[in-house]
Amino acid sequence: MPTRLSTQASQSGEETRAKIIAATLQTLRDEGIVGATARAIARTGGFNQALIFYHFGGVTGLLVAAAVSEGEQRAARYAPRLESVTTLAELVAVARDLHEAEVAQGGQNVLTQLLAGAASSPELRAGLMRAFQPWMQLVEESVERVLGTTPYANLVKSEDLTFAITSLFLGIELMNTLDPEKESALSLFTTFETLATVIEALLRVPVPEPERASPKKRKKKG
Amino acid sequence: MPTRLSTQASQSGEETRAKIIAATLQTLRDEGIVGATARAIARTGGFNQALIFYHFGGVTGLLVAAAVSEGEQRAARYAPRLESVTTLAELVAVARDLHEAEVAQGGQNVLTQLLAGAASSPELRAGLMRAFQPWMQLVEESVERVLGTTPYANLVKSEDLTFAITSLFLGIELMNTLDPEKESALSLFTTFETLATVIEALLRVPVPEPERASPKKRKKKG
DNA sequence: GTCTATAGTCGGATAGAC
DNA sequence: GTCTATCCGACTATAGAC
Repeated sequence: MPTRLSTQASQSGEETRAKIIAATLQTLRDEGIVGATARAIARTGGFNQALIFYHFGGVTGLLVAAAVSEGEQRAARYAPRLESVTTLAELVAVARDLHEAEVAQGGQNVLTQLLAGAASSPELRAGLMRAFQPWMQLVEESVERVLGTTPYANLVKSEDLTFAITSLFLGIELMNTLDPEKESALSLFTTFETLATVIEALLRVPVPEPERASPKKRKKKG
Repeated sequence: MPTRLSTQASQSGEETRAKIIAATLQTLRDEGIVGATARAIARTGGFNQALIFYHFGGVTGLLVAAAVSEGEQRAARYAPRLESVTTLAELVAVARDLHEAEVAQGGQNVLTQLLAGAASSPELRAGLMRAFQPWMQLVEESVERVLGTTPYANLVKSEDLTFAITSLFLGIELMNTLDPEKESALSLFTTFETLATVIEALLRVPVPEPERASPKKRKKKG
């Protein structure tokens, strides 16, 4: 690619794309996928509607670009912390921070809204799969490290656990749209934090063998 | 209410409402919330678009009615089983059946799509809260019974656990839209089933006390 | 690369015939 | 209670001026 000789510096181009994507993410938070139209996005960002079609070909193309951008930002911001996660408690702490960052931005979770929109657009669906993968990879590696410190590594596929944790997080954000004031999600994260240390203690217990389990209840010792 | 004397039997009225609601649920599954327009719903059900406004006042009113109906049907169908749940394994089994029923219907989960739509409609949001409550109540009672069989009843608020389980289920359904062919959800439920019995065995272990926990690792006994 | 203007389509909603 | 016809606003998308 020919690096343009500095006749007028950069003035525009990539900046505009970034501005449009930022407005898209904001609109998704404010209005959800149903309200994320070309006009609404342009209104949010204070630019002309036609720019969306010039730069992204259409609304769906823009939504995919926004998903990729969101995934990259998220990975960049949380990768260092995720990569140092080795315990359940640390993983919960990252999840809580993610949630609080969402709440601080006010409004809906971008990913849940995009996923809902994928139901009516195979193109968006395909784009989301690509956009999502790097992040899922990061989470899976963390999960593998956590699992590795327990005796359950060969009982639980790390893919399954990753899918579960991702689903749980997205489900929490989705449920949170119903009654954000109640702060059920925050309460849940607090409970998880309490539980995490307990669970880690339990995880040091060797894997029980249900089929050979003693039929008699053992009395708990004091 | 004056029971209409049988001049022409019932011929219509409540039946039409039911037909419209059924078409709405089907459209939500097929097209998601973004595609659930008055025209699309009427096309799905093979009736006139104007009926929606006559019977439900508008699309949002119809979506709320559909949510209530879905909630009631679900409660009616699963209440007996949920009410007899006392173990984690049984709870997982119900969740799996719910998921497989969704998959059998093909398409998207109705509730996740409605929740996503709630982002752009306070009226829908309020309606969903009401529609959702009876079902949440049922789940919470099951969770309380399961918790009651463990030593953790006073460590975990049953509301939190109910919120977590509901979020997890909805999150799974939402994630499933991305790549249904991969059947990650089914794989996860299978893992959960394996884990449930193991966890139940672990739950019989008395609550560890992290702050008083012995600094030395105890050697596992055979 | 950005703006204005506009074509063409689709959606919510209602009036009025049946 | 249902249907036809229609208004009107909002949407996607593009052509063409700047």
